[in-house]
Amino acid sequence: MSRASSRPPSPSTFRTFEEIRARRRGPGLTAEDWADAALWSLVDGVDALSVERLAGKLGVTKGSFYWHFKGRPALVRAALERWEQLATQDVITRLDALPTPEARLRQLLVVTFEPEPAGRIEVAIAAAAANPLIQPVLARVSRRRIDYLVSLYRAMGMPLRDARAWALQAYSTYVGLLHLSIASPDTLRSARERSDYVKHLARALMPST
Amino acid sequence: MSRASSRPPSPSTFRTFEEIRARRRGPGLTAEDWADAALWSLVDGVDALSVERLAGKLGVTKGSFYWHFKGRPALVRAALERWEQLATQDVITRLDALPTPEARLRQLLVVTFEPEPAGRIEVAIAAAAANPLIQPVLARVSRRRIDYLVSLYRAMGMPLRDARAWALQAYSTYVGLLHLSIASPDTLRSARERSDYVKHLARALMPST
DNA sequence: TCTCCTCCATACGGTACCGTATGGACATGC
DNA sequence: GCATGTCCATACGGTACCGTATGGAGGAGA
Repeated sequence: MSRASSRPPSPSTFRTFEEIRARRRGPGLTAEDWADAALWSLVDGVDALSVERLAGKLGVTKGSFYWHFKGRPALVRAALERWEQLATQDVITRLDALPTPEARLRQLLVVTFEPEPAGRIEVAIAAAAANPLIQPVLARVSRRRIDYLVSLYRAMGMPLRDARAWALQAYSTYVGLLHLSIASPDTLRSARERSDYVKHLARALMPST
Repeated sequence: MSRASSRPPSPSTFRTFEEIRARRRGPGLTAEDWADAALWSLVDGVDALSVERLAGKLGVTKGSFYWHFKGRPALVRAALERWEQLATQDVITRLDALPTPEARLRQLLVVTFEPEPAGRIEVAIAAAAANPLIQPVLARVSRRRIDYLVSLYRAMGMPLRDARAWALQAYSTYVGLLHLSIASPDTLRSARERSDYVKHLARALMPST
């Protein structure tokens, strides 16, 4: 059924449908192509991810899908695996290239509070937290991120209790802003307004400065 | 088709299925009964709201539903209307009974950061923000809440710019914690841990003290 | 009792899915 | 040229919905 792919390694960012379809001109699709496409489709909600619609968007039929995957749950799992990697390890690895914890935290706040299209995926995943496929992944991602934040605050000389509280607050604020930018895009409509607010947050969430 | 109800006024809190079904022993169901039941079912996602399933939970069939409502979108609208009322005006009215803005903000923070089952509804609604039925309601609710927070911070003597930033931060933090308690219930597992964190937030979000 | 009106059950057609079965196009090795 | 494996199209049965059509039970009024 499945096969060993002999493709160049997958890029470490989100791929659009066009990129996937462009790549298709060559041989056929990869299981990874399907997973990436599925990841994008999670934006509309986990339940809204339809094999046949996805096949349509990729320009093929279900026949392709059921050759690469055992069924729909396997596709969801693959997409979530991909998201987990992009949403945790990839970010952390990039941050660890910076020299000091202060620089990492600052960079994290700036990067993380910039508008990103991937945010919608995150909200959709969170909404399906009750789903047994989602729950463990979401728990791992949240924990991983918070632990990393705690380690940053601790490395800045904060005792564990305070570091935990600040990390939670920083993470909550991030998730909340994500939500807000989706729920009420008008609230932070101008770029200036948004950057003002991000500056405010950087002050409020960086107790050292 | 529809009719003028001659029932006692609806309670201003969320009703469970049992309460609705208990009330049913009497005449038949009300459109409002359906709306309340639908509101609870939004927990599983807006798209997962099924007329036939809901009918089953209420102990009737679709025949009942299509007598009270024109179709599924009308039911979603009715449920959202109910949620909008409960999520904004009802809270604000209760808070306005308190004497000072400080007391209101403090009470709001405490109440709002306590675990509430209605939070799942909120996350589900936010996830469907792209839905044209949801989007305007969600935007109104967010705006209403933030405006109220701004008014509280302003009443505490803060200039508008600062008040806006603090209100946004407070609201983001609230939404984020909501999310977090669903995404990773283990993070704040013990009541002590949770109350410690809420105290931290109360300090961090009440700049006056 | 006869007749409306209210509220709901039942039955039906239509759609969008999932998953399986099967065959076929195309390359590759022999 | 022929067989084999890869990748996908097509066709099918099954399920869960939505919305409509229709009839029927039960009370209210004349």
